[in-house]
Amino acid sequence: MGDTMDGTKHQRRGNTRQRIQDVALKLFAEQGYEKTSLREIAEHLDVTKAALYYHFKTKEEIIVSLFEDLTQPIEDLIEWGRSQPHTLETKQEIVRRYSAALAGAQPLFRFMQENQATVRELRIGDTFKERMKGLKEIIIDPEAEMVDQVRSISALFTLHAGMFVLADLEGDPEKKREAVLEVAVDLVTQAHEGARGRR
Amino acid sequence: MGDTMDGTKHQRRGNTRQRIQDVALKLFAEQGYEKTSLREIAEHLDVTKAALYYHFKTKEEIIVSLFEDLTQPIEDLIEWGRSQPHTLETKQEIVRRYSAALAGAQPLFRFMQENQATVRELRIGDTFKERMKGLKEIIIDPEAEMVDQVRSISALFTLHAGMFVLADLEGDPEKKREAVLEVAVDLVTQAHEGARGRR
Amino acid sequence: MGDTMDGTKHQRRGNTRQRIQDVALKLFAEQGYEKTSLREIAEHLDVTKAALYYHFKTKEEIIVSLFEDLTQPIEDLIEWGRSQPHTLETKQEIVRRYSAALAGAQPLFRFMQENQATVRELRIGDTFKERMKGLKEIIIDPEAEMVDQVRSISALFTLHAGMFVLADLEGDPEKKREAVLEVAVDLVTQAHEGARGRR
Amino acid sequence: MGDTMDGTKHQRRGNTRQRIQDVALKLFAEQGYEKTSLREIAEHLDVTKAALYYHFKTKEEIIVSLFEDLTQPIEDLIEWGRSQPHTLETKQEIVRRYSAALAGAQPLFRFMQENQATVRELRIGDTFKERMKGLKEIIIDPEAEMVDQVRSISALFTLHAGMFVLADLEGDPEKKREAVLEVAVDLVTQAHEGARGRR
DNA sequence: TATGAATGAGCTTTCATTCAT
DNA sequence: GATGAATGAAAGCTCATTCAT
Repeated sequence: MGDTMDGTKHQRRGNTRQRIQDVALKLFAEQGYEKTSLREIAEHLDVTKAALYYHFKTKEEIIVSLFEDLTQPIEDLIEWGRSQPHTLETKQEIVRRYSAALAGAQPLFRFMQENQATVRELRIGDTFKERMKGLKEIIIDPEAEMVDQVRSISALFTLHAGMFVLADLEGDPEKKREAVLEVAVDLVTQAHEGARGRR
Repeated sequence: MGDTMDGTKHQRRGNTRQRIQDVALKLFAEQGYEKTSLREIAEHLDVTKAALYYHFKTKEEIIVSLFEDLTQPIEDLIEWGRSQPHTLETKQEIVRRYSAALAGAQPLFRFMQENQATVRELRIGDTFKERMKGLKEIIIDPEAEMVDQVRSISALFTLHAGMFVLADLEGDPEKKREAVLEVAVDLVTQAHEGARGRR
Repeated sequence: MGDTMDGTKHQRRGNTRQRIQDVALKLFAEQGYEKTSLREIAEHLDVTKAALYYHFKTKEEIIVSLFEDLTQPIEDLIEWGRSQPHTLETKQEIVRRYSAALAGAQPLFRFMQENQATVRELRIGDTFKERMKGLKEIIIDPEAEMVDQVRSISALFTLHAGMFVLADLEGDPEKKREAVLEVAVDLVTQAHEGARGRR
Repeated sequence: MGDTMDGTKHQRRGNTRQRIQDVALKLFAEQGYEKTSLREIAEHLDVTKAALYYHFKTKEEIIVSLFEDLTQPIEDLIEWGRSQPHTLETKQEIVRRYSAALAGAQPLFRFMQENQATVRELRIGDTFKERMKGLKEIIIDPEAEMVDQVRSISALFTLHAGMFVLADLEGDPEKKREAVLEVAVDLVTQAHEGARGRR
């Protein structure tokens, strides 16, 4: 198998790992992590379960690898954010970049959003939490009023929710993303100015 | 069995159904639906698995029953909303009442939020979706600009997120709830006036 | 419950035992013994499982009671047969009476025929076997040629099979029964004369 | 595991599927389908239940596979029968071949005979019924008198019953089989000539 | 790089049965 | 004459994982 000269079948030239990740992410996002079995993934790829174990030591490692491969941009974003001054412009830029980062790994974030209970028990849970904390730190002014802190967090959540909930809403997807972004930027701006305004 | 005078053990006088619901909800919210086995629930209650089946026909029915018992207030809210004029005051009141309703069934909503992938496959999935649609309809002005529609949805999601994400944030819980509510009311107000203001 | 003066509901005046037997036999015959649960029987009667246990000590006892109540005619037939001379007329009469007896307890015999593997393990298994042995003894001449012994047994089995297999065959039921009877009588006659003829 | 040189244990070289079928058929025939659990089969083979599921998707598939593997001769017989003229010789030959076919798959047919209620609910039920219909069609003259139709069916049933009921009867097995066959051939002959004779 | 064969643990569910009321 | 509540045992089945080849 996989050894035909013409390569009609099984032309996988070492990209199996990739294909596993792709299929797994798709299924995890659609059905949830626990409801997706390795058998199912294997069948979709027309390989055996054992083959998956050649590429990944456990089921968990598949989702971990996806997480690590796809969330680098967010890690980068946080690092960038930390080096910037806490100005309004910075915060707005962070929101913009975060929106772009989310859009770039939609299925993963959909998965994370819809399987929080599961994620919490997985190894990625803590990493994710820390990342969220990092984001908060660079966007929230710890001395601001509670309302404004909530506003900042709300900005982030608006971006998250925007990705999935708005799927039901009619309208051009690109326009929707822009609208979501505008609201988020707005929130972060109000948070920033509120803090300043009330001084 | 069930014969001790002090009633310490086995004082189950017909409250077993309730106790099952309580424990199940707690565990479902903590660990997720699939990761919570009936064995685990039964052990927590010191009964056998079979006893669960005396009270509920399936595992799914447990969560369904919780859903039906606990979401009545929201159904009522939607019905009330439909009968009101689409004024700003109404929308604000809806947000306030929704906040209260969420607070009244925290664990269930935490479960729903954190197990969306699971819920979607369960029988409650559709009901929940429709309920959300109902909420949107009474809070969103379909002729408003996209940004304002997003703002309205963001208000709802701020309430949702507020319940759980803010747990990490330090501060008095009651104060936090008020802050969240204020932001949500703000958003819905902006949505309403934006629509009006730009006319 | 069951105590209303008008008796609209639960007018069962002590005939519950009967009703259990009726429903049980119907279900056992339709679905088999193992596939029929006490829950199912109870639901058909609109009583609880526990009620069945008031009338019968075990599930097995239900089928045993049916067997005992319904196979008396065959026991009688055998006793009668034993007291008769082993003439052709006797044998023919036995076949005729056996046919009538089978017709009188169709569902039970259908059950016995279609659940032999089960029956064998039940308490009635041995009783049934002995009854069959009794029948054979009064219809088979132990000194006859093997072929003629087979013919006698075949006569009995033709009657058995006739009851169920012929259901598929088109034609008036009464006519079919007569035809079956004729073939059986024929077989037993040939068996008797063959034995005699070859002497 | 599976590494001993002498191969006493775990010499399973791919014959496990076969061994499962063998043991399963034996137990199904002895105790009935429902009373035979997969645990029991697995224990007899000294493997785990899960191993059975590697080879068969469900319990039902085990019996289905047996049916498909073992009833080919009968299917062939029916096909052959259809291509032959409806002469007496053909019918007699069919009876003879059917007798041989039954003898070749005794345990399966014993199972089918003794678990009819179960078989009816299984996937093989319909196939079996059709096969029986096929047999009837090539052996019964639809224009013959009812008695003669019954005689033909009786021939088939004599063969069936012969296999099991006669186990109790003393005498050389081979002789018994011959006797049964003779009676069956006789019946089919009478059926054929009766039809002819009464014209 | 993969497969074939298997395992051990665990799952949801069903069943016959019991017993205090 | 019956119910409500529960049990212990077992069933069929699925899953992540292993390992020799």
